[in-house]
Amino acid sequence: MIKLTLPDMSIREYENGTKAIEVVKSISEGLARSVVGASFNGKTIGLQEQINEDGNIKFLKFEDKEGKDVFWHTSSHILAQAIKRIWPEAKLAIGPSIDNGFYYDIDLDYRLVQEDFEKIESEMKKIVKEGLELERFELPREEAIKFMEEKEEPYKVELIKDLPADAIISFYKQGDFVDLCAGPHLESTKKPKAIKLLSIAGAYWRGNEKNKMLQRVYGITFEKAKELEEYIHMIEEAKKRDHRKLGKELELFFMSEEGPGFPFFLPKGIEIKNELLKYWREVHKKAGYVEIETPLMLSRHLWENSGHWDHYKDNMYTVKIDEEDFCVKPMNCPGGMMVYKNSMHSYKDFPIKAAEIGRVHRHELSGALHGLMRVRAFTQDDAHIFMLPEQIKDEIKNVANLIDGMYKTFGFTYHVELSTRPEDFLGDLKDWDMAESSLKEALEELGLNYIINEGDGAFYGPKIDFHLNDCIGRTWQCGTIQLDYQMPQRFDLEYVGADGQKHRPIMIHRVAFGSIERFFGILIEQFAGAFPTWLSPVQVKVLPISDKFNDYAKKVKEELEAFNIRVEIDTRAEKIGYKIREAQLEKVPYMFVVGEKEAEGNSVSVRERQKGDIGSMSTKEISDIILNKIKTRENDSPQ
RNA sequence: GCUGCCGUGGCUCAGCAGGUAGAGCAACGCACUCGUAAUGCGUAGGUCACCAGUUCAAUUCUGGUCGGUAGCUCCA
Repeated sequence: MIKLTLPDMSIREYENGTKAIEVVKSISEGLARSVVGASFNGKTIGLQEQINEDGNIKFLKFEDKEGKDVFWHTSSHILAQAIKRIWPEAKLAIGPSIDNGFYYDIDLDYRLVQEDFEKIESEMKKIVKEGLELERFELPREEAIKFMEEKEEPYKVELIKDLPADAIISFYKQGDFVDLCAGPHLESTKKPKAIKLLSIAGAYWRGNEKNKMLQRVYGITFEKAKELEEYIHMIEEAKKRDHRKLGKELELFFMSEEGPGFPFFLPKGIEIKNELLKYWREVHKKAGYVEIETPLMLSRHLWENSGHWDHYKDNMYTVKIDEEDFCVKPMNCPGGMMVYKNSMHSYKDFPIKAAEIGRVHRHELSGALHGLMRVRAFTQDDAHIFMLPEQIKDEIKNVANLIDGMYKTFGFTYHVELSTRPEDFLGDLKDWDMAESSLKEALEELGLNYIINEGDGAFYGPKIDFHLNDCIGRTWQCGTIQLDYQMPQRFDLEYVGADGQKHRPIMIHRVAFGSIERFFGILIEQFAGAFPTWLSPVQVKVLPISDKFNDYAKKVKEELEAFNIRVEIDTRAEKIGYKIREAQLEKVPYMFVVGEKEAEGNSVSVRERQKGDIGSMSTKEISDIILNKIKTRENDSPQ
């Protein structure tokens, strides 16, 4: 979370008329401001907003975040109470609210199954009907421990024992059910009327895989049945755009048992991937990058030198060749270092920006794999920037702007996180402090709001991560900017400075798409498979009314191909309605229907996937429209 | 990797209280030659993920392996 000092309270009226008392802190002298909390009508809420270039704050979203937290947290207590009523021997662990609902971790020998949900739900509904009041009370530490020991709740006892000696320990009581809890809570159990338990899964006590695995029951509640219906509807809609489902249906990629985590790209998927790379190369060339390529496999010595062997050898693929160990690269940086070392560098050449579309392999845990989002072989749009210390801030800003521009092309929203020094870091503290403060300063000068993840940095340096939002509210790390003082040292990189002496350059690792596979997965979901015209694997489908017009259709196809438009033709002996239906399901942006009328008038009847039939025009006319969309990379997805 | 659930033709799924399987879509063939989201008829396609065990008999029961999946853990 953002660390705040000196909160400044003010009343602000937003464009939509919402009045809110907000706590605002300027995190630098510039424009960067961050709203961390606000209250509205006496309720604590969360706000999301954007700072415009003129310094005015534009209201984006009003979300009763805290209110939902309380609502769902109380719901989790109701869940726990219901479970204790049915299985009195269940031991309670923790039960917080989450972004969408809540869960409760319990230790119970009986294995819960989906069929138990109905029983638990109806018990919860009973508790809601009883409208039990939630009463808060406090106990000194020792008494609190004794209290929970008597209740035979070992997990609660452990939690209390971890609290400081002088801590005031609070409990919440509803009817005969009492739970250790800091609160706050609803006044009574009567509000969460619409209840749905969602799933059950294993979870380690305190998130540590060495601890016992508990049963975690997920649920969600609402005040009104209609809200629950809407939520379920939303989940179902989101499932329809799951990239794994669409990837199969639209023949973009597939997975095989022969290569778990190694995606196969089909012709249509590759069209999109290539289009992304084409865009990427344009952007990077303009930004002064050069492109290189380094080997897929390099000697183990190199990975020992880089420090990756020590940190990640269990996740690296290795192979023995001529009695020597080789590692399939899990990262591109050592290769990049070697390219740098291949020649002498002057301070005048800096910054040097060497980009690489690098295929990397990492042996991720089997349980972590998830479609294209988490794979074992992926393509990074990597780049290493070598520079002078005084260039750091500007270069970080350049990269952040480049990433921002690229994401905007796709209409993505994102948030930024800054990850700082981990426990198993390399190098000395002084360099780390400098690296972290450079990243912070760059972010602040850019006016970007960010979250700090203490101790979450890479072993060689702190990093700024860009997280994209997907269609069901999850976020995925894509872009990253990592500052690195270590690799240049380990690989003994040098440049000749103005003083004629040799110096050590500073390096940035960065990716914009991150993993092209992951980015592609998010794209599929973002557009629900209906890609903007410039990205569509098939941009036009020519549909002859009957096979009498196949020749004319072929002529139209050739005309479009001459313009480099991706075009397919459907000459099957099917009815036009059927051909249109299939082209619609393939989400092709343009369908050209051709029959007698068109063949005679040398034209095509254009159908857009969203608008339907838009009338007849010449091939040249419609081609110009399409070519312009491709050229400007217009986001014309109907999503 | 851990826990739960799942694994039947290319896809979506049905079936089997144990007697070696069925539908729709897709594919292929024939007829129809059609004007903006599914023309009709026919054909072919599966050692029911894999390996053991129980049994006269296993796709069905049991165990293991592999893979998928929801979470947990991890994510350079």
